[in-house]
Amino acid sequence: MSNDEFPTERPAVVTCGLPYANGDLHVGHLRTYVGGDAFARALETLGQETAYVSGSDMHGTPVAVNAEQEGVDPAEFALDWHEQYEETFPKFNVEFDNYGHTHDETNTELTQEIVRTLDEEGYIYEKEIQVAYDPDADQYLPDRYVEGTCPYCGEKARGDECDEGCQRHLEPGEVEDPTSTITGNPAEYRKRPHKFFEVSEFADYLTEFLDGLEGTSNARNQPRQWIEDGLQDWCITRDMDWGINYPGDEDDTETDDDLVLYVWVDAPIEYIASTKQYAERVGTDEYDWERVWKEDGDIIHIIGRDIIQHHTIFWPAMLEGAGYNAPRAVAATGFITINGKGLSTSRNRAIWAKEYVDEGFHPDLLRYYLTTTGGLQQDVDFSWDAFQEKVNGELVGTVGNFWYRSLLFAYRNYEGTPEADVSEEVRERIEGAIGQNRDAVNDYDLREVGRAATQLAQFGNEYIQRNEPWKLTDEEPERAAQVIRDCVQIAKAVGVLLEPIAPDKAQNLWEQLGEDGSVADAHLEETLEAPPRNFDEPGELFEKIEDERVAELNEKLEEHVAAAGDDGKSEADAETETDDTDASESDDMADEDTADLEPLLEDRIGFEDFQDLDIRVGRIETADGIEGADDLARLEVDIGFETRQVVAGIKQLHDLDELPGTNCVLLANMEPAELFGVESNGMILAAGEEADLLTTHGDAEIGEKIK
RNA sequence: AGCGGGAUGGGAUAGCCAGGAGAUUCCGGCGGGCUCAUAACCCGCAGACCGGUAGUUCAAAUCUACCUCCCGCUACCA
Repeated sequence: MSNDEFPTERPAVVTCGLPYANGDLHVGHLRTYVGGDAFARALETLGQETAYVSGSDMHGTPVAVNAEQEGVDPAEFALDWHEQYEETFPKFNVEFDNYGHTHDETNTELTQEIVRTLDEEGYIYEKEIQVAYDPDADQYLPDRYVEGTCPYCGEKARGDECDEGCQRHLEPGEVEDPTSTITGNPAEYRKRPHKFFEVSEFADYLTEFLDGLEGTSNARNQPRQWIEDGLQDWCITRDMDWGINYPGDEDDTETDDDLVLYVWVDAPIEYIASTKQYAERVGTDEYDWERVWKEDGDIIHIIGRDIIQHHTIFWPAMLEGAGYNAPRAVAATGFITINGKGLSTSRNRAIWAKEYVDEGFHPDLLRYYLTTTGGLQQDVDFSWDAFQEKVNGELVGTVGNFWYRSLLFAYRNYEGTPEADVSEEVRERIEGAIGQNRDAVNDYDLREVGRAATQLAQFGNEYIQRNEPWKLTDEEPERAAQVIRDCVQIAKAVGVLLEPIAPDKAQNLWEQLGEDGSVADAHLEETLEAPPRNFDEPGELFEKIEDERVAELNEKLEEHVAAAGDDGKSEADAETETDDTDASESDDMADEDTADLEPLLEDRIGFEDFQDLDIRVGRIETADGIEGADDLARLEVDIGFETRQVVAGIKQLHDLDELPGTNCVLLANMEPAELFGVESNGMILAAGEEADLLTTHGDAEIGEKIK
């Protein structure tokens, strides 16, 4: 690793965390991919040789589970999403040099090769561990196929992490009281040999690695804590079919013995595989992937902050162990909030990629918003109001206006670039912007990259105002030509500097100036070279967003958040997990009538299943809100035999004072759960989003069973 | 509860990591200018005791400790 400034003499690769092939892309994803794209473009503008790669993450249990639910093959399921992503990114001018996926041949081979190397180097050992097994389904239960109790905090947890409690990553076999998510039955633990990667061996190496790591500070600091707490060896195999086979285990025909690599092993290797695919396509003379990954290239990872651990602990350890080059930088982006509240796919509180495209907005507007609204590491709020303000104020008012007035003036009076030299003042100002841009790139600061451009445009506006060329054309034509010459140069410079963020708009300007080729290929020095002598009449490059439009958009957003409500899903997992239903929800979110109602379930259940539900008439004795929770109330409900404490999400929807004395309907044999530290022993039935409380019509006795 | 981020003029933000003239930019407000330009653009004014307390220091928004309050992720499923 080296701390030479960009541009370096070496090839660089910029990668983005792989999107998990399991759901629609939204503005939160886009932030990372636009960020990576803009950064890669900015490096190229500096003159840095750069490849920008990523790919879809196809493996893992969520894909397997969701594919199974839909009754399709996991490969088919994941590939569908993969293709959708491939089509979506270009719509946002996110142009990967290569976009592959983890299930392709390149990645499969490379993954096995790297694991084999790690094995040969002695970093992998086999150990028997207890693996959850479902006797009914006759299969082992990796990761999210199993639920249970967290051994550290006692909360309910998934097989791979304590998602509700302490957030710890759980290794296979750690979860207590395992139950199968396939059948719901208790699972048993069986001994199985699994492979472990000796991450613990790399503690010293990783500490040193982090000292030199560039990027955002959270990526550097967060893992230090983990290292201090002591690194655990990492179980890198799983008992399932879907995934890349453990090397040497390929020919296994016995279904019982399927051992595939854990998804987090092959996922980052896709960075290398994708780079390799790119190099093979353009020729290794053009781009030497092996130099980048095995020798001295500059490797830059752009990721979401939720996967810092994988990129600063597991991944560099794997690279080091397998004899590969270490990353130079890990830049972890913050999250996106919507109107100040957390983005939630399950509640449809999101701006979907497709939705933005359908609204007909130019991609560069969103790119500008996402890259310049907050620092890379900061969480950024998205609202249509702020979007409008930024577009109208900065892009239309400052940049677009300056471009248009300069070129139009130049066209009308000189039919292009006036014949004069750029003034000393303007030359220096542009050089200042170049420096600002270079520093910004070296700080991984995209917002500052944007500011270098917009502030230069602002200077242009000041400059033209101050010199009033419209007053000079008659009296001092030479002076007027000089001023406009300067403005045209500034306009061009702004275009080159803005290209990483608004590539399409910059290209439009480029063409208006009569330049050949692509502005994307222009380096910073171009900012000081004269545009062609003649160009045509320019047009306006940015349009204002009207207030009515914003009002409409706000309304739509509110509607679809309300339509999704809280009901649609019970396992409301964030981001990628259970997005299968979200996909359809977002498609018809604007529909009227029955769109608001949950569709009827196709599956019928038998009477016996119904008998399993012990539903009782109860009477609410007390009701009070739970502090810190928006909706939850703690109720005490008399069900004849006893009084149960129940937590219900009805706090805001009912006047709690009126509830005591009311009859209610309670599912008595519901598994107890703890919500906000309060135990809930049963479940109150209520209808819909408004949680309209179910009660009895007549004089049913307290404790009577509902049949 | 765990982890992370934040608290700076009316709103939104920069600065803090490498302490030093009472502090950035954008929006908004007020006043003025210009008319080449998408009622754009330019200039000026008002407005902040930089969350609280205690330290370190000649000097703190910037470092340390404690506190309060926000926000995000996961749980507000019932």
